Amino acid sequence: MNAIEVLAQAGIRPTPQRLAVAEFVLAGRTHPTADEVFAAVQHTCPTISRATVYNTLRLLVNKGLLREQVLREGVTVFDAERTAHHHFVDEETGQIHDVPWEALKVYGADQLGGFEVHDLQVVLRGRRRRA
Amino acid sequence: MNAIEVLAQAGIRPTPQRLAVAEFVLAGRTHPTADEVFAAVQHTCPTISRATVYNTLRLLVNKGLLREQVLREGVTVFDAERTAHHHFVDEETGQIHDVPWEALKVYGADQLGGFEVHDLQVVLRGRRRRA
DNA sequence: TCCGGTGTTGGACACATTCTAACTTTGGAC
DNA sequence: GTCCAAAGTTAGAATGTGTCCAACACCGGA
Repeated sequence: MNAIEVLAQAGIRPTPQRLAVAEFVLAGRTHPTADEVFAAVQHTCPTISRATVYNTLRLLVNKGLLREQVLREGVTVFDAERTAHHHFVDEETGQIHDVPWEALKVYGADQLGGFEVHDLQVVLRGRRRRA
Repeated sequence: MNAIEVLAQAGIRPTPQRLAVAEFVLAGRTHPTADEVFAAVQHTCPTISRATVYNTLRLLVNKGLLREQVLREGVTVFDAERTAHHHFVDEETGQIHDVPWEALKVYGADQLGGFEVHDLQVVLRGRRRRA
């Protein structure tokens, strides 16, 4: 399914600007910031403005095509992986890696009196070992 | 142990500004942002500058008296609880609550090939039920 | 008392993000 | 095709968080 179809299916009018953003952000396995998206999209759509990138990213988040993650200091990153998973943050490079949901088991979240949990993830920080 | 002793023991010269910051930030069970600390400390120390608040908070973090947490969008919050624990973020109010380490069990983090985990926490998001 | 080091200050700066007001494009209605 | 209103886009201004910097204040020791 290409980007046009994805947007249309979500009820988003597929303008060239939105397509450029969606193609970049839904394709890769990265966790880009809004500014990284802006920089990348300028190659294919040089007149696009920052505001449109922010607007489009928010739109994609609201329609559930993208998730917003608070993982790096000072910036918001976006995650195209929509199924539940955990995150590993490399403390040296700031890079964020997805950790499959099945790789970790969390017990006890349903027994927290007073808290209605909508979302849960394990955030790991450390160093990525060289291969 | 009062704030003067705490700072002295950490090898920090206890100036009035640092005491004001330390007294506020080490006392409460809140997770304040730097700006909230600044606002609060101005009541007891009206001439303090933003720079000193940031400098002092960083100093306290470096000396291990405080932890920096990336939990809210766009801002860094500080946490006086130094032992390992998890966090619950209220999606409506943005308030952050500590979840005791023993309340949740996480398995599998030591079997992640390629990742050397230094720190781990579960981040829960949802709504706090009224009591 | 003088001096060097440490700490503080306020303002300038940098960056991420949102807002605004004007402009462009689109999809009908005629 | 022409017109219009709605939707989308744009550049730049504004806001908010955090850092940097140069000048000043304070303290302890010679």
